[in-house]
Amino acid sequence: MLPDIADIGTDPASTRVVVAMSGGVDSSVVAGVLARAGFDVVGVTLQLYDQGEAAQRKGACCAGQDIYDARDVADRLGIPHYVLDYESRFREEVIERFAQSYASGFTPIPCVDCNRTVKFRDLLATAQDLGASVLATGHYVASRGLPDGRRALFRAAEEGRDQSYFLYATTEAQISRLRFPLGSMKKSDVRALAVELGLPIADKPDSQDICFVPGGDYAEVVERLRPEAGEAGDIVHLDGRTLGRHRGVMHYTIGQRKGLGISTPEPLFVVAIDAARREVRVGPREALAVRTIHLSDINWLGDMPLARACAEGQEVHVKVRSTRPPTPAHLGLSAAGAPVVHLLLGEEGVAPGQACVFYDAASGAARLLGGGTIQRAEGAAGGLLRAQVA
RNA sequence: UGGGGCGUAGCCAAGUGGUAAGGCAGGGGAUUUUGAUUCCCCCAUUCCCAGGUUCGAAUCCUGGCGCCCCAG
Repeated sequence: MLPDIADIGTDPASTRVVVAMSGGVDSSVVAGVLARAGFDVVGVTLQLYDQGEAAQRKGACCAGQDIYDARDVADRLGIPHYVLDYESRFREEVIERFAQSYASGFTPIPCVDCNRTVKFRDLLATAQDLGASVLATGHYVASRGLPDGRRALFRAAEEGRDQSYFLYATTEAQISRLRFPLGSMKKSDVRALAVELGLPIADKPDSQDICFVPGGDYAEVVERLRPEAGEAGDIVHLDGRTLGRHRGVMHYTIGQRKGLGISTPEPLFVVAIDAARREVRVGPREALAVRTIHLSDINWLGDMPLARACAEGQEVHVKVRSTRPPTPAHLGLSAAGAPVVHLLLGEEGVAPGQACVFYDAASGAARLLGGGTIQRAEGAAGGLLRAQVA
């Protein structure tokens, strides 16, 4: 399968495309194939955080060595390359929010915040300033035109690599000016292309973990910004017993089993986090079951208006985490008239702060219909937790 | 200091003469562009201590020590 670049422009030579280059294999290949096809490619790399800390680390992006890698690739391709200092806005929009979220007992997804602000708002605007018609990235997601002329995003061909979950907050206006050439490709083919293009980073490891947390110790970052998130508190069972102490709410998320340090006949899972009381509540696995999810900050990409989709109970398939297949659900309205998602089969480990992402199908190249930030989740009968407390 | 019970890993616990189950906790790895989950591996040369019986003892015997309960 080849990169999907057919709909970027009919006259490559006069079509300027900005490619967001992280220094990794994927975005490098995007730049490479576009340059080879004759487009007027401008490579841009964002410097997002202190490069000192992450300079030598494999698998990070957007700092230190990765910036040099991006520059090497651009040189190799013979395209202009700019490094933009986005450190301060990344700190405000992504890192600060990340810490604030944990301090509030939520579990943030920094990648979503980064995409919706730094990348697809700010960088996209910069791309326009540079005279580019579109911004291309190495994300594994498919972008295609709809019959009515709009564009929409679809899950990537290689399901295991699909990144649509992290892109749910991308607006229709942004989508119209974004291109994701790798959505139909397999990673192995991308790497082969990297070799074919003679790119120096062809065998660079995939990135993982949070990019601005080099050692994987995100708690250290949170505690530096929000010391209260690291204050110890009680671990309380749903039945009311206080079972132990925890090291700060930032160390926990809903559904977490490890790290509680409490020995009981059956494993315990974190079922709630009360940041105001510094309390981590735990219970049996059954207490993790969720049927209804309340969302905020919904980005809706469906065809009919969101209000109507909710009123009509539109059927969707949703992902509550990036690594699980979409599960059947339908939209609805809460008693207060706010949008909610009703899961047909239920899910476990649904943490406030995480994303609930909508699709129009369970598998295949399902279309992304948007999503929202999880604010609250209710159990099967809505009264499951209460019953176990009593 | 009469009677009864118990002492096995950090916690719980099986094992009553044949060479130390299991769960929880903990550690390591795999998976993962968030946090988790999940999966795999590791985790008592030794059964409160000291003697004894036996080819062989966590298991039987004797004596200590320590806990618990009931009676005083």
